[in-house]
Amino acid sequence: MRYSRQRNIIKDIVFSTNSHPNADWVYHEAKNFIPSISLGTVYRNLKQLSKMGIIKTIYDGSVARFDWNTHPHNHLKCIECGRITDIEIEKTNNFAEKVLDDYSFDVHDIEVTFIGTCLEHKNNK
Amino acid sequence: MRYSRQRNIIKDIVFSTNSHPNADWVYHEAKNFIPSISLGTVYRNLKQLSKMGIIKTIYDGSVARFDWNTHPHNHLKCIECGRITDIEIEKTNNFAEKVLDDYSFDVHDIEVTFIGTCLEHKNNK
DNA sequence: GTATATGCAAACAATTTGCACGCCT
DNA sequence: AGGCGTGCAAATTGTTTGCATATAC
Repeated sequence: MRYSRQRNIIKDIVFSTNSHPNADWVYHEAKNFIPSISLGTVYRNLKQLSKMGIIKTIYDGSVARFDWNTHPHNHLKCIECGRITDIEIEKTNNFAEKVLDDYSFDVHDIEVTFIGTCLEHKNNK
Repeated sequence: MRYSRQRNIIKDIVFSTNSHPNADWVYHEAKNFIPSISLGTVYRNLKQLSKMGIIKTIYDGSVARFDWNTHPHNHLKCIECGRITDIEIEKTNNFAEKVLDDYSFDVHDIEVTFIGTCLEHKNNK
């Protein structure tokens, strides 16, 4: 993969936040650095970075979001604000064994999303 | 909610399969019963049935799929064939308690998707 | 120099919506 | 009769792609 300034900036933007941004947000941020950058370029590079395992694509309903954290971890999603927060669940791994035993299914990855209400929005009710 | 033949048929179709169909598949099935039915009607009714808790919407990447099983259960998704299979994980529930304690997050629902390779596709390699 | 990356715009896929008409209640 | 539901087509949204040009190496 050849160097490109736009890809480098896109990567830096994703690495700069914990907010699991979508392509459009990354695009607007990238414009601060390269005003002429196009949305197509952003999509192409996010996909490419994801394919190379440098970032990770997570799906939030029907929109793709991007996460610099490629290590196994899970997410809390607030139905009030839509915010997605990282969460560590130790020992998610013994699930994989159990699933292999019970279903003969080779688990490569587990996506867990907890859907509910975050502290802030519980209090604001 | 007023009765409609199209909604009734759409509901029956979703209830007739374990394959987690998308809107388009439901549309083509529904045409067998009401040839003049429109895709818009299918989308409207799937959404409505989902909102009323009669069926459940699950997201598979960027496409919505529909599940008659509204009880808490999880899914295996094969990266080879894309098939989504139901899976029972007993005691997923103590996650909810733990998350409440550690993150002050009220868990309403947990979506777990195991991504990997199913038996059939392990053998075919 | 050659292949990969870009910007732009058009194409796409999934889904939603406005409108005039039809059918439950 | 009144209003919700429908079919149709156009509109929207998120994403991908073809093409000519620009840039990395």
